[in-house]
Amino acid sequence: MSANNRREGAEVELDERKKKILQAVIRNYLETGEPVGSRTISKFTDLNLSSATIRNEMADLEEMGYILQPHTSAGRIPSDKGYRLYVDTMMEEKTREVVEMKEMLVERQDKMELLLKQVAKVLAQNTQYATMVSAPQTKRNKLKFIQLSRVDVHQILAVIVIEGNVIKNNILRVDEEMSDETLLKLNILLNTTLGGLCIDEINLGMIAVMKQQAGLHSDIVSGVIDAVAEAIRAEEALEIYTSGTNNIFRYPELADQEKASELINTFEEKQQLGELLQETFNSGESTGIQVYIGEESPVQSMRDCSVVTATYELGGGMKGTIGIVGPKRMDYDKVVGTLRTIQTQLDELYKD
Amino acid sequence: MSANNRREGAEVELDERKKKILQAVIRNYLETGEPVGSRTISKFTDLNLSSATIRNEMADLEEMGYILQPHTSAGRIPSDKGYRLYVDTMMEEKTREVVEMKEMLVERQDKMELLLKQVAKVLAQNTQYATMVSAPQTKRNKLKFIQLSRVDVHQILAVIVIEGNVIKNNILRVDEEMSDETLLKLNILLNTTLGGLCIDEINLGMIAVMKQQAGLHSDIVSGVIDAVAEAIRAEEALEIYTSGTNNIFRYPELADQEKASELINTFEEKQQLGELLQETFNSGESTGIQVYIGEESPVQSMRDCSVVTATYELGGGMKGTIGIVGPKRMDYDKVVGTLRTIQTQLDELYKD
DNA sequence: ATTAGCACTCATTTGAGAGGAGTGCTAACA
DNA sequence: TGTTAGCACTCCTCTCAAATGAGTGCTAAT
Repeated sequence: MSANNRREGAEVELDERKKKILQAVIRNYLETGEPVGSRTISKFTDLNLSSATIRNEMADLEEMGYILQPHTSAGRIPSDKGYRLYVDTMMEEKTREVVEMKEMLVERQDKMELLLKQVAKVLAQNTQYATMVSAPQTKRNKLKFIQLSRVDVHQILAVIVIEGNVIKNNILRVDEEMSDETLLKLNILLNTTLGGLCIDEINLGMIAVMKQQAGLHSDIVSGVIDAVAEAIRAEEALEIYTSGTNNIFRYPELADQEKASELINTFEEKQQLGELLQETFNSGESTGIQVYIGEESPVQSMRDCSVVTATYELGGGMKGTIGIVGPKRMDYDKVVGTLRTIQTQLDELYKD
Repeated sequence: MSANNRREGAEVELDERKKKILQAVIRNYLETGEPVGSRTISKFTDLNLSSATIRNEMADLEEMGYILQPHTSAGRIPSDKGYRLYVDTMMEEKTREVVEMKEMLVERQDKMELLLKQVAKVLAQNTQYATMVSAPQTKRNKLKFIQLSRVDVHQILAVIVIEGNVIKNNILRVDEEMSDETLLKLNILLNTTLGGLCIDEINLGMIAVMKQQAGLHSDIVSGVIDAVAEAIRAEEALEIYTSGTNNIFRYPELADQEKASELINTFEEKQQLGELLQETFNSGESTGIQVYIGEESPVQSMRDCSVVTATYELGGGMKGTIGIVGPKRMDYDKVVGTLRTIQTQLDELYKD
């Protein structure tokens, strides 16, 4: 099965020279966005090979699927497979540049929302790509405090504070009035039973137990308990902040009307972005930075894009995801470096 | 000063025939987006005039600034002034079409946010333009209820409920512990003093009075009072929901890269949209629907657009603004009709 | 194994020419 | 005096062919 013949297409491994050439093709294409020809490579590398030799090697690389030709008599551009190899094995993070640009200042904000908007914006400005940031998820956070209070005869306000000072509100409508005493008891009951638990630990069993303990007034009270439980579990529609969407116009391969329109729409609807970020989030790798090249991303409208995602942490178990969307020929080195920088920056900003 | 000579340019009023011709030019241009020529008008109208006559009239209209020629040997297109006249005096709302499309269903939602997103989306789908909806403003609403509660030793949660069930939260940090009793007193004090007042009625005088009444514990307590006051007044960054931004690609005059990019950016940043909607909001005219044509809009990136805005009301004095952005040759009749429809729909949905 | 040389391919640019829509003006008409 | 037919003119747009040039694949020589 294994092909010993060097001329045969299905080479198992790339020899050193081919790697260098592939790397040169990609580097060059990342910079210029133009198909790169054999002559360019011949001069660009330190291999001291003539363009003809390069041409032979490039023909091999094409056969192996690492690069491709938009048309005869054009240079080569990297294929998804080529990019993948580059990202996996040839990338050198540009720490210098990133440091130099570390004036990328994110300030600690009272309101989470402002912070995340700022992160999205700063990243977009620095990278010149489109960015998105998901708000931290609270499912695995602990319940800190619950408070029911009467707003008027038929309305009860439920405030739920979650670790990390995330607050959920809900106004519950009750048909029958509830005495101050009942309300107080209910408050205590809710806090003692549920306080300190993770959001996703709260289950039907506990609710049943609480209802039993509340006893007598079952009708109204149990209604309220149900409502509170629902309010707690209510999956808040994954909040996502975007910035620099219009950066896609910088890259001709994304800027034509149809593609741009689809992308813009994806960024406005946000729902698909949510799924993508969620995927990264669930993938577990905590410090991991993930790269989706072209079709690898589950989002249709991004088939000509690459997406680099990273998780961040704000202390107190508040974790969220960041994504950067650009053309496939994005500057992976820089983007990864930038994401690393912001990760540590956020980490330091909130370690207390 | 007044020119009696009919040949002179600065006509004071348009005679009936000119109006009809102008209207025909605009109608036609709205439909086709192509410059319209004299021959077309000659057939299109019931005036029974030859194209030559129409040409003369059109030359006059051009001289008066109602229409213009993209270049010699092209037909005419409406100028901003022309559109303005049309919108002010010649428009016929398309109630039929709007009714037919009244399946434009907006459902009552628990969360305001969902409702407004839905409104934006439905409008965008129906009109095929870009839409924006601002959340109702609470400045002039009354304070319904304030509740302070201790989250832990150094943190106090302030919940503020405003008429219309808008809720604001704030976590206040206190250096020194506060007794349950103090907290209770403070709650009562805040509610009796501020309850029922409009947000923008609350002033420094009241705060001073409260501090005095709170007496003794002045240090911590007055800090908390300040914080609460600030939380109440904190201008929430005018929330705006957009939809159908990518509709701009339907209109070639907006779809070129530079313009599209600017527009997209404006819609993403939202801040300028806020100013625009605010302007409408402040202009007072409550049922009023306002039209900004081209340069009339204060937003630079919309110089080739028209914007139609309307205020809506959700009951309980909750008022906000809706905006629809399209090309200057937008279907004003339909847009205005649609906005009217949604106004009444929202009104009915929330009258209780 | 490498390279020089050459024929060939094919996207892109350029310019000329044809076509056509629409105008402005003039002169004739009712 | 207002309206109209007729005509020359303008200028955008489309098409087509030719020129350009970047880059290739193949062959033969080193």
